[in-house]
Amino acid sequence: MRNPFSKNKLVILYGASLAGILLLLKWLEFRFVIIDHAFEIYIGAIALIFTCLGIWLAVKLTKPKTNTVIVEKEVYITKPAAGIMPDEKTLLKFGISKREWEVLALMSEGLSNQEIAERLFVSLNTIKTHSSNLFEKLDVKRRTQAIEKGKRLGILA
Amino acid sequence: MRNPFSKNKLVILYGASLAGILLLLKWLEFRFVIIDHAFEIYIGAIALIFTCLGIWLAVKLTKPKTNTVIVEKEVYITKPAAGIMPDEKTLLKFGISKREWEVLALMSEGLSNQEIAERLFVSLNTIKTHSSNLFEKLDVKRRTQAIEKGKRLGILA
DNA sequence: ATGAAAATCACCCGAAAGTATGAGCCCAAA
DNA sequence: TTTGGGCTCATACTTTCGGGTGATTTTCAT
Repeated sequence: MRNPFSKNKLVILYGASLAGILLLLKWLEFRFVIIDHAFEIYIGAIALIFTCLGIWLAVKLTKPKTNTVIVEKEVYITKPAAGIMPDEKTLLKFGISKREWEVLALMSEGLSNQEIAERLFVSLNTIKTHSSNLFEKLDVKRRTQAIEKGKRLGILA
Repeated sequence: MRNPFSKNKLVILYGASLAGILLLLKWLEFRFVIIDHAFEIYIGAIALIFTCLGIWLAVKLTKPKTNTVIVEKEVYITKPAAGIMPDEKTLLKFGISKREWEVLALMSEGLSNQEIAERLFVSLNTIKTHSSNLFEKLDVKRRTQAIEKGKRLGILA
């Protein structure tokens, strides 16, 4: 991904929690060791805690899960063209960033801001910011105008 | 979700494994209890095992979310046909009226509903009605989708 | 390492878009 | 003449867009 650090953070956090919990439990050991069956309770607690920890870890690490449920019928294809390549020069000329172009591209496919946000794994507000900046750079007022201009400029399929 | 049973199965399985592992560990307890620091190792093992268990559980429970079903049908290839003339057949097929097509065409140029209304000398509400009907006929939810579909269908330049 | 650009997110608010429903007018076909 | 479709318009309501502002975090090049 583009943020190896956040993963490291998770690992570090995991290690820290592990150490912390072990310490806590070690401490608890001296307090409840006198209770009958304390050992079993102890083990159970650890099992529970670490099971939860595992679940949490898994969820965190597999977050960018692609839940693609596509159910559609008629598909219309205009051209086999693999026109995913934007016109670099034009993008530079207008100062349009990669992310902004991605947003524009998804806009041109008719997605709402919310849908674009989900597609790109960012928040709705972020998409709004990107689109605002994009509109300013393209000197347009609406997404439909942006799409129209984008096509004319050759930065959209 | 739609399969509460498989979840119950998993829960039961989880409980069973938990019990089993506890038994195993209890048994191991008698074997290695003599070793120094056996307790810490013991705890560590449990932590590790249950962390893995948690991860496994989480993965199992969240896995059946990615079912990709792609169904493609009829493929329409639009002709670079010139112009202003809409594809009559397609319009008929979708039951799109002349007025609705005009609205769609102006939409695709990036005009707002208000601007379209002024251009066609009708009220804003009329344009809204037209566009709503149009969206229903095209089976879309937004003007951007309508534009996109219109182009694919060859009823837009 | 440090500073600029990019990317991220939040909150507010007004404008535009879209939905739902009902209604009147005109015209052509049944 | 009745009926249906297209066109017009309205009111009321919800949702989405877009502008403005400010902030933090990443990224990247110097």
